Amino acid sequence: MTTSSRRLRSDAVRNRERVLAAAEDEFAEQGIEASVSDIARRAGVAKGTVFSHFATKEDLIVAVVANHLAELKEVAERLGKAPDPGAALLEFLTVAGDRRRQRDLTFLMSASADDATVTEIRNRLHADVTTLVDRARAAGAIRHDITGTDVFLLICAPVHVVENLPGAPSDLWLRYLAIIFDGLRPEGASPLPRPAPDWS
Amino acid sequence: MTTSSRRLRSDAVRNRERVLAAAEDEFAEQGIEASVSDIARRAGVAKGTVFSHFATKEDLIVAVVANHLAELKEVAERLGKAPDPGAALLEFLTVAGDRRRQRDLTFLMSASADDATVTEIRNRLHADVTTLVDRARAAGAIRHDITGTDVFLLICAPVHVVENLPGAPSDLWLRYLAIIFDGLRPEGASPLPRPAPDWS
Amino acid sequence: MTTSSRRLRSDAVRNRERVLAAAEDEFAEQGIEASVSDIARRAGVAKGTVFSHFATKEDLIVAVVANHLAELKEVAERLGKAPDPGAALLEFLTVAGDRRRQRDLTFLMSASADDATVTEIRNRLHADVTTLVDRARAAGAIRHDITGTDVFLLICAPVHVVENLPGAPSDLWLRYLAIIFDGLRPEGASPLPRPAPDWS
Amino acid sequence: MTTSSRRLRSDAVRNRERVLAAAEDEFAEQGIEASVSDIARRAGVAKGTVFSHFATKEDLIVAVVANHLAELKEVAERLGKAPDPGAALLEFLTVAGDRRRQRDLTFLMSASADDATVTEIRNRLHADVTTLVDRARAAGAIRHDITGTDVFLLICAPVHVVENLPGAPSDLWLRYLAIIFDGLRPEGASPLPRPAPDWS
DNA sequence: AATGAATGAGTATTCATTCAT
DNA sequence: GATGAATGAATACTCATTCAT
Repeated sequence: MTTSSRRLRSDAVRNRERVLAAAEDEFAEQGIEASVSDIARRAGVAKGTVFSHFATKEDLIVAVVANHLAELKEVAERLGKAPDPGAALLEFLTVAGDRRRQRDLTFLMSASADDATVTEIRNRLHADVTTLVDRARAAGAIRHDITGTDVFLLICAPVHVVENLPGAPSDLWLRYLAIIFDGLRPEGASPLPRPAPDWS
Repeated sequence: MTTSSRRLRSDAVRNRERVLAAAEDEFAEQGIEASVSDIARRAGVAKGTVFSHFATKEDLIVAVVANHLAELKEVAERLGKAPDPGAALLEFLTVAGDRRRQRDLTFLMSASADDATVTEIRNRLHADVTTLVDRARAAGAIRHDITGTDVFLLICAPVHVVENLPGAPSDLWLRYLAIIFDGLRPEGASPLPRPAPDWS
Repeated sequence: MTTSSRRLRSDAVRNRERVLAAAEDEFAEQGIEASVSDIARRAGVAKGTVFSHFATKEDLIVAVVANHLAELKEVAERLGKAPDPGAALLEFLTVAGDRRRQRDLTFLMSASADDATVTEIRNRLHADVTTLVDRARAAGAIRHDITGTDVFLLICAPVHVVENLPGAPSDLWLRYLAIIFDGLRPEGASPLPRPAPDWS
Repeated sequence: MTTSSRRLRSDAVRNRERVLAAAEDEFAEQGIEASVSDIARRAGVAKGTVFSHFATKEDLIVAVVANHLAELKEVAERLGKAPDPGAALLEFLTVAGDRRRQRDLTFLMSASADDATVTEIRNRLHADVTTLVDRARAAGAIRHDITGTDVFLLICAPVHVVENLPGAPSDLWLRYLAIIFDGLRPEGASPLPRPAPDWS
């Protein structure tokens, strides 16, 4: 019994993960209109199984987003201990941008913005990014008036820029990361017209 | 006869414009999934009337997008003759960003990207932006390796940034425009890792 | 006034006929689902004009059918005086079949079966066909137990047969007219299992 | 498990058949414009259920037609082994005519003519009819120049004839079958003006 | 009498969600 | 827990008909 229930449980966990992975792929390819049927087919399970793990499509979206943010948080956490703070910040933005480029899931954010789980992991990511920024600022790598929230908000910008150019080389976004990062540097910084926003 | 046919036509034109305006609002609020029924209700006409002016939902999207791009093009054209090229470029980005902030219709772009009308007006806008950028570069207001296409792609970035922060002050985006514009300035420019993209 | 009202009236008559002709063509090509808009376009008039002549689509169908039957009636009437009654009957079936082949409007019959005008012209056609049959019978060209109603009902059969063979030669139906007409001949006639129907 | 999945499947099969039967009835009564909603209501299922069994209305039409042709093919096949070839052919035409009389689905044929399944079953039916005809011809029951294709095309003619007489006795069509069959007999056959068509 | 813009009921089809097995 | 058949609300689009001009 214990053995068989373990079996069942581990099978279930496996299915859950398959569904999550399939959902990520499907959403990235089809956008938010990706259908639960297609996700189930891609995961190799029945439609009902998807709903037994995620009560609604929105719950599934939340899980995908949380997953995504958690991965990013790990990266930020690790880089928070790197020796060169300026290089660490740039690397974080590079890794985050690359993930974003591989799978655009931003449209899922708004659908999951109100969820408690997502909010919590977002806050934890924000905290780690703030650490990266504080260290970079202290090291003189970025201007003094840039906050963690600023950088947190800027994460997706470089990739978003190139999405308006269909057929662009896949790494073109690095050009815009460089431009934007230059805007964060202390050299030649002009005063900013609005104060940094609060993170509430 | 002339009078009455003019009357008729002007009423029809009025309805057409009401539908267009309602579509803009509805798309901005609901995204691309805004239904034609809702648009019709908002415009105060019957569903059939929408289709008598725009044969398909896609045609309606194209009209909305073309409208928007045309307005932007007019702004760019006008600023192309302004005395201070650097200030003109910044003002263009300010005006364009503000429009974008009031109504986010970017998701309509991809749905209408293949349309001939949209492509043409996009190309004309691109040409005018390129003029602005060329003049700003010649005046030393921006770095030498920035092209019109670069700026064209960057137009929406500052507003996109703040969309990840619900409840942000409505003009917070100006902060990020300043940061990004600083990245375009010649002072303290670091070499860009990728060449500027072609506009095809 | 008299002159101008005459003008108007004759223009109206002309429009009416254009609409009728366009409706015949359009129905023959598209079937009963042919739209009033398409008929109007084909006639070169506005949709409203069609409805000012024929209050409903059904009225238009009735007019087309009545027209068709009237033409057929004229043929039958003329052949009722021909010298060779057997040849006259065969010729009637040939002419009628040919019309039917050029424009299949049978599907309109059921939509107009209850109409008084159609019923009347149908009855008149039936009477003329009966004359043709009576004379042919008297001349020994067809079997004694065949009635006018029998032949009236058989008119469309030969063409209907070939409609199940797409790509058939356009005159293949004559083969089946010959076969069916052979069935009407006195030679080798077997007794018929059911009495001839009444025409009510 | 086996039992429960069988149960499930058998319920589904039952629904599928209900839908098919309802579609047959509804199409026979309303013509090809019969709506899927009405079919669903008649079958006692929800609209979505119809589409879960038949992805499109056309698929449903194909299934109805294929069903019908398959039934007819079985009859032809069985009669191909009957002792009296002439009587067998007449019986086939009688059975086929009777089915046709009960439900006129000919208009569905053209809507499904391009379908591979329908084409195949049609060809098989054609082959069986050809066998019937060949045997009848060899037995001297029909004229030598009549082919299987001729008879295949003539199947619906007798019933079609009486459809122009609303309120006709339900077996009146047998009269016209007798007449047409007489036309196929060797006695008093006149030469046919066109060659028999190919079956391609 | 002619016009054509407006109407709104009707059509096929999709899809998240439920539930009996 | 897994299945997939059934559901029905929602969507884009069509078209006969009306009516102000």
